[in-house]
Amino acid sequence: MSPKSRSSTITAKLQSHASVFAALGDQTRLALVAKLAAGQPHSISELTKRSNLSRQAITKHLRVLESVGMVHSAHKGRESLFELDPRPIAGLKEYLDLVAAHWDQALSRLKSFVET
Amino acid sequence: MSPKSRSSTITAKLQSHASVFAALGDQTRLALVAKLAAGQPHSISELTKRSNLSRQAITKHLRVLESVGMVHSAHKGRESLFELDPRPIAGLKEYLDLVAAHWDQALSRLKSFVET
DNA sequence: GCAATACGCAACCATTGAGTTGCATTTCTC
DNA sequence: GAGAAATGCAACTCAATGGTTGCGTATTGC
Repeated sequence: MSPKSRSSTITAKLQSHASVFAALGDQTRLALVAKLAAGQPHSISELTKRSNLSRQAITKHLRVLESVGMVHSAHKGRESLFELDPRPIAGLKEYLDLVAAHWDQALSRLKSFVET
Repeated sequence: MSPKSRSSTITAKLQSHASVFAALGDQTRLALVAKLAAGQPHSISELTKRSNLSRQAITKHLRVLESVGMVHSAHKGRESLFELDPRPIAGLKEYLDLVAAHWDQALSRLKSFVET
């Protein structure tokens, strides 16, 4: 890959990635993700327990996570169950890997430059 | 590792990780990180060019990145040079890996449960 | 059928965040 | 040494965010 096209790969999905990062940029939502990572779907009420926040607050956080595709909700009876979707996480890891790889490559270029 | 201690590993560094995620949760800052990933330090003026934002706006974004340790600045003459620090990125990857691994393990437990 | 549970919706408030403008300061450069 | 370049600092606006409360509706369980 040319440096040019690699650079555009990095800068391409800026907008979508930024919103996913932003969704994770909150302690409460990070805790929600951690709970849902256990695999089992949870209702809003269940997720509200132990969180000293109101149910509405938790609901808003869940909607934020849902808006970036990190969770999905399904109604079952009177409760709505939320489940994690790990695909956006994979996208973030991919992005972070690109940046880190870019950085490492820059370092090795610098190293070889210094050594010659 | 017991499920209990794994869970606390996941929830432990919530606060610090959340702020790093939040720092990346902005298109402008994500672009700055991408530029700085090329290895060379850049001054504020350089980073401001091509960004249709004011110099002060860029400065503020750089301070945010600096506050979570993703960049470091050093004064050289009249300009201040910013350089990327990829270590917080490694921390994020680690965290995302934990969540993804937790999820995968939950899925395989479910799978083996269904199959038996 | 009725009380309790689980939610959704809307209004509201306080705080943060992104961005700007204006001005002062330091450092080059000629 | 004077003007330009690069930055720092502070005040300000405006919108988004995190959180609450109140109320209405659907579902459950006895």
